[in-house]
Amino acid sequence: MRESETDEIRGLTIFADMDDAAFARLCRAAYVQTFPPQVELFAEGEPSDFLHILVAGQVELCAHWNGRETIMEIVRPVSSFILAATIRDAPFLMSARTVEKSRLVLLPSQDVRDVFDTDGAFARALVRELAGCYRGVVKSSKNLKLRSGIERLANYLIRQQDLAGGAPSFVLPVEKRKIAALLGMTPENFSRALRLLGEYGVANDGMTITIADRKSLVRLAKPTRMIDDPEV
Amino acid sequence: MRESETDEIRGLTIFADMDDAAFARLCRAAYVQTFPPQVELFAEGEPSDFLHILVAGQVELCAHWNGRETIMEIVRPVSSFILAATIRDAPFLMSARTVEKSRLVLLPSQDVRDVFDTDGAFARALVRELAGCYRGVVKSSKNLKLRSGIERLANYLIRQQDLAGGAPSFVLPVEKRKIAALLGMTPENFSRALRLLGEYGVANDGMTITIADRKSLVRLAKPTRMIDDPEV
DNA sequence: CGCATACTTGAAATAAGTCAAGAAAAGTGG
DNA sequence: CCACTTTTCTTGACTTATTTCAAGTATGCG
Repeated sequence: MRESETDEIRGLTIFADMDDAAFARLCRAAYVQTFPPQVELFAEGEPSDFLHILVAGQVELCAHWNGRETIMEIVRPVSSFILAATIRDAPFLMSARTVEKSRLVLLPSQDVRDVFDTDGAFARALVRELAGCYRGVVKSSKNLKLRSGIERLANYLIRQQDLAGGAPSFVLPVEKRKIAALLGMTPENFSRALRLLGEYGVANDGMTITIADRKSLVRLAKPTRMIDDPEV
Repeated sequence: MRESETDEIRGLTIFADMDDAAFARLCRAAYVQTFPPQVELFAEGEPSDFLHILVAGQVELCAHWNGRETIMEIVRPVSSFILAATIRDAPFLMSARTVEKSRLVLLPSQDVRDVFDTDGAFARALVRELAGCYRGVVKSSKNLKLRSGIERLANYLIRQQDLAGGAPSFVLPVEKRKIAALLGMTPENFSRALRLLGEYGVANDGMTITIADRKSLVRLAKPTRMIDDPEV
């Protein structure tokens, strides 16, 4: 990996405070690769030989059972994913597929575990990151168990509006069918739910959503820090 | 905490390989407490001042939103819980309540973080444990999104039979209503689903389940390592 | 024994999924 | 750039799954 490439990930919170030498050790056998859209990076059940870091593009993590498929998470840059599998040297619980053209840094899992043992700052950052991931899944699970489809959608839209800077109109980051799968609903059900949100001031033109009356939408969605705040 | 008490948790995987001095440091300000059944140990949103370890009894972790409640996990001894909140020094995402009379060891979160920084073996064990927790929630989330209620119940029963040693008859570890909440269904729906499983050789007398035809049940449940194996 | 609570069952309502078809959008190749 | 293909999105009609409400039964506890 060249220096221009290592720079792209040096700023990541998991590397921020670590020693230069330890970082260099991590990068030694790392490599960068660009993938076209719709490419499977790895599948559920395979050994987790590399910690993946998404530098550019978009990746979906999905899961399968009995012929059914669902999307567990959509990863956006710059962030690492499948950290837990790397740490436990366990098979992937999810498959990963590029949504668009994406650039990834791959760090050998063995190196990650080795450097964890030698660099305290990295160990601290890594366990913090993993704890954050854990809490993310717990929140997503609460979202699924405590809310109906339309409530999940309403909260999703509020979150996306915030991520997009808060303007009334914003563009959805991925296909609707993928958002539907992420929220645990069918595309048809998603489409109908979106139409029902018209009652709450949500308009929808292609991939563009306009929230005319955010207060009304919030009254329905009832977002809470304990589910919807990524900082908590 | 007395020595007889520290012995109860010394064998836990997260403490197994650590230094005696570091373990002593952890136990210095720790204390043991016994709680009656149905006591709330802490609530969602409170600061996580202690890492909790369940030594005896049973504890449920639940979550609330908009007047609804669900059970996220039922903790059985001996295991730690809410590790992620401790590590991030963040508020609890779940509430905890004793199901039966329970004995807990409470380790000050600050001490856990401090010892993490000084004892490499503890750091390693802790990050491994947390990664295991993460994977547990991912599996539970896959279970919820990919399976119907009756499929979740069928897999739950198979798992419980294994935990109970594999005999055809075994006793459910908690009230049915709690299992229902854990599986993301209503008590009524749970009751009906259990009756439907009669078609697959499952009989039900009070809290005792008898699986007459495990093969038939497995054909329905289709358990998979990537969801149902706690070792993976 | 009597009370409170959990469990079960039925009937009805609601939520969500399936199937099918048309409209819109995106991608392909000449 | 345009026809053509493919895929996504939407909508309607219908089926299935799940929840809710209500009542009765069983169970456990003081």
